[in-house]
Amino acid sequence: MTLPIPDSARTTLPERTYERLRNLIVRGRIPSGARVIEAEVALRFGVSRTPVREAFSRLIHDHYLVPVTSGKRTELAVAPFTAEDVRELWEIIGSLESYAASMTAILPETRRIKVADELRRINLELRATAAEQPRNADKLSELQTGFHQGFVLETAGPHMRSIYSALRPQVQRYEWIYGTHAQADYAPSIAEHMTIIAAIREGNAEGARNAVIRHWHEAISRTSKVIRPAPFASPRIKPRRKSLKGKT
Amino acid sequence: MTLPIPDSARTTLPERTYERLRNLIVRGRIPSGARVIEAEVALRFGVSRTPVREAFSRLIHDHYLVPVTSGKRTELAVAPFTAEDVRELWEIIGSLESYAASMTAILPETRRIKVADELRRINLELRATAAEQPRNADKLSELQTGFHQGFVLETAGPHMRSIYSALRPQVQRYEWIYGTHAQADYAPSIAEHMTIIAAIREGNAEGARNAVIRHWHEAISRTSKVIRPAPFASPRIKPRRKSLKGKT
DNA sequence: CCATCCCCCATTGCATACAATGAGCCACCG
DNA sequence: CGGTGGCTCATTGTATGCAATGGGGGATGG
Repeated sequence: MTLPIPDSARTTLPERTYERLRNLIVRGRIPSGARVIEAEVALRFGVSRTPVREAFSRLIHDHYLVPVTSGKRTELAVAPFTAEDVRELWEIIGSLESYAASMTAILPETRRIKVADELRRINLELRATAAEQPRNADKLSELQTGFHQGFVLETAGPHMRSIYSALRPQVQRYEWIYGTHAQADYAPSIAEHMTIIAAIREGNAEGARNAVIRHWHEAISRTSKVIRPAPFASPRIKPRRKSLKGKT
Repeated sequence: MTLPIPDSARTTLPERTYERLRNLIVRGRIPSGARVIEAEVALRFGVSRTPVREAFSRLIHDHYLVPVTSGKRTELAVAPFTAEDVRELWEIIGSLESYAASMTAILPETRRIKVADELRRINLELRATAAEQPRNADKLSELQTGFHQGFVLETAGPHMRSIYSALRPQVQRYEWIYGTHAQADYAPSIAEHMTIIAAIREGNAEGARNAVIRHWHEAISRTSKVIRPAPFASPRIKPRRKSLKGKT
């Protein structure tokens, strides 16, 4: 059952499976609330259940999947969108990013400028993409992730990297859904980005920290507005027979 | 091969395996640098390789185990102690805890007082335990963890909980090794704890935040001092035949 | 026509089997 | 006596097998 591709990557199969699945979830290809079944994914991805199981375990740990049934057997479903999640995630990522931003702002000037230029480029592309109709939610959420990674990963060590890269796509998932809403407005966010860029360029650590904190606080209210009040409050996940549908 | 204990827990086997292994690592029972082998652990724990493998995957993700061999086969060893790790981990946990402390400090008064009393109790027990000779590194590191969890988990949501509970034992591991050093001094740490307690009791959010940040910054230099300059810099992990030894 | 109960099977949890790989070791050669 | 090549086995990566469980649908009775 191995793919005819002789050596698809240097990364391990569970790792790739995790990322493929996470991508499908983040980009809404497997919708919030959908049940997810080991054997089904294994079949679709052309691997055995073993690596899928390992991927599931990480997805649960990172809160992309949630156990659903009350019984002792744990059925799995894609995590719902909730306003509490937004509040908590945004606060956590705000704490981490504000620290990272202040560290980036005290880098030597040449590097700071380079980072600032790159951030500016991404921010302009974000502005252009936000103006397109119809909106490209995939691209928008990726650019936003790119912007934030742009200054976080700059000074991150291994621990920060792994925490951040588990957390950031979770945020991206909300950004994706935000992008699918007609009333989504990107102007305030883009303006806040510019403040962050300016502080980093000037080497103003305290300013960068505060700009990032403010950005995330503003984002909480913007994002919460587009979360359905009672999100996917199906008291019970229905579909026993169907769940996955999209493509890779 | 299942243990005679009929129903050892409601948690899954991989989960329990993860925690057992993590405990052995945190408490130095499997020493830094030791190789760790699936089949061996499976045998010792009386389970198959499958749950062990899943546990390993999480331990790698959380940086308790590190891949060692350069080849494509990934051999695993217990992560070494390094000064860079201390710096990074302490900064991250400082960011998260300082936020948590400020949240705890704005709880309603009755709850704040309850938390403060509990923290005070733990801190006093810590002082007593630090005075014992010989020092009980297990108990010391557990009390320290208890103190910090005492205010973090008080206001933590699910995301904070899972990040924190993956991170905190990593710190505890360093605290354990700190406790085994003769020159370890707990007085400054205990004093800093008192400052934190006072701020929480008074409902002083900004004070709590700052006290926690200061505490972690002080802790960086204290802890770094007892890390061997070049920790376990064996250029290559030797033992091919032996690795685990301790007991559960 | 609707409620109830029971059986079947979808699905999970864990164990085992099998294939691939590369590290150490030994024999052989210079 | 030291280097080198190949063999072997320890160990990992992936697949498959097997038992347990409990949800849902259909048969049965009201």
